Amino acid sequence: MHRPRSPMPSTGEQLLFLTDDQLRQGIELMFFAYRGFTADPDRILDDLAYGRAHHRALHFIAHRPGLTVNELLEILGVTKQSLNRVLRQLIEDDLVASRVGDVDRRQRLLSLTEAGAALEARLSEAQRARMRAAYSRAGPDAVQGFKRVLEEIISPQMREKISRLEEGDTR
Amino acid sequence: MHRPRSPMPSTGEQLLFLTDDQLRQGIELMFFAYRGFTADPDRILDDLAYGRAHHRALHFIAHRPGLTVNELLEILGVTKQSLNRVLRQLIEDDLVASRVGDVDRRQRLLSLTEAGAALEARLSEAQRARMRAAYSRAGPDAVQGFKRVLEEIISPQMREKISRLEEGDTR
DNA sequence: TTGGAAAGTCAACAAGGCTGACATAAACTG
DNA sequence: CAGTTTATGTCAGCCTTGTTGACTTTCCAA
Repeated sequence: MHRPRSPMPSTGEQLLFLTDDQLRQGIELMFFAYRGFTADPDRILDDLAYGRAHHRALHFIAHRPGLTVNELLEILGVTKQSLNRVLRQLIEDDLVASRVGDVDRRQRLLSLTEAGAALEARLSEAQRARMRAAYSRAGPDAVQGFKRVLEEIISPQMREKISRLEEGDTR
Repeated sequence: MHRPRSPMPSTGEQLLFLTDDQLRQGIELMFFAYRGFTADPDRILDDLAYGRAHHRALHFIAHRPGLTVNELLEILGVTKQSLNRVLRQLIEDDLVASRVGDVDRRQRLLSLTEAGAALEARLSEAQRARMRAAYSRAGPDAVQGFKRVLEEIISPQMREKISRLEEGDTR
């Protein structure tokens, strides 16, 4: 079913989704959704001695085993001192393994231990469950739009950094 | 155009957007996008003596003038002690006005002063600019999907709370 | 062999969460 | 009217997670 082209001027009706009110709605949705997004893993972490920072580290180590401390630093966007505190705990608790780099022996290559993988899976599954439910209620087309807009919100420099890491580019 | 049924089990091909890998992509997008989402106002706040917590308070007071401390508490999902610290600064600095409720004189009705509205507008515009750019690059259909999925991610109790406040329902 | 990069560590600090305890005023209720 | 509940504010102390600055150790590469 095709609607006839609008009689409004070109900057009119098609751009109603760009009004300040529409933008404000999106902003508030981001705020509330991010809270929901982190709520389930946060509840699990509360019982253990860990916080959201530990979850983030576990998450990215899980899916990029062998990444260096520096790469993780760039992904997380925190200082090495801040990450170090979290990482030290995870290594002490035998959730993360740190081995000397084989090409560059200054580097530390991070990976999860069995226990680390188990905790990560538990946290991840809690988070995925909510996303899975949201995705299936919203449907594939909505999900595509969701991802499209999120990608556009990310800073270009960050997007570059991400794709560099995904390609395994070791510049 | 009908493709013949996939040789996969019935839950197969239509649900590819629900695979763990697709979900993980969405999760990482949420993480990176949220950072982009807050980056611009954060930069402005850095120069002033304020943080993200002040921005959030200003934002919700701006668009719901006359809301009570309790309502703001529920929206933000923090303790009154935490909010109070932020609110006290904003009131001292004459960015937020607090007047005694007319119906219930125990309540404090919050609103922005001229200076508060000016700062809020500055922060808000920085954030909207990024959202506006993302929206226009992604297009209206993507934006609709974006909002749809975000709504689904929010916890039902939170959704209820929000719509109660939007209706001005004073239960 | 030496300069510099990568990594780790220590110290000090700040923002912004939290809990618990308590005070005050106003509203509600029996 | 007395007693209770509600809304708000405040004090004190704690935790997590971020920051900067200074310094050391390791070790690659010119």
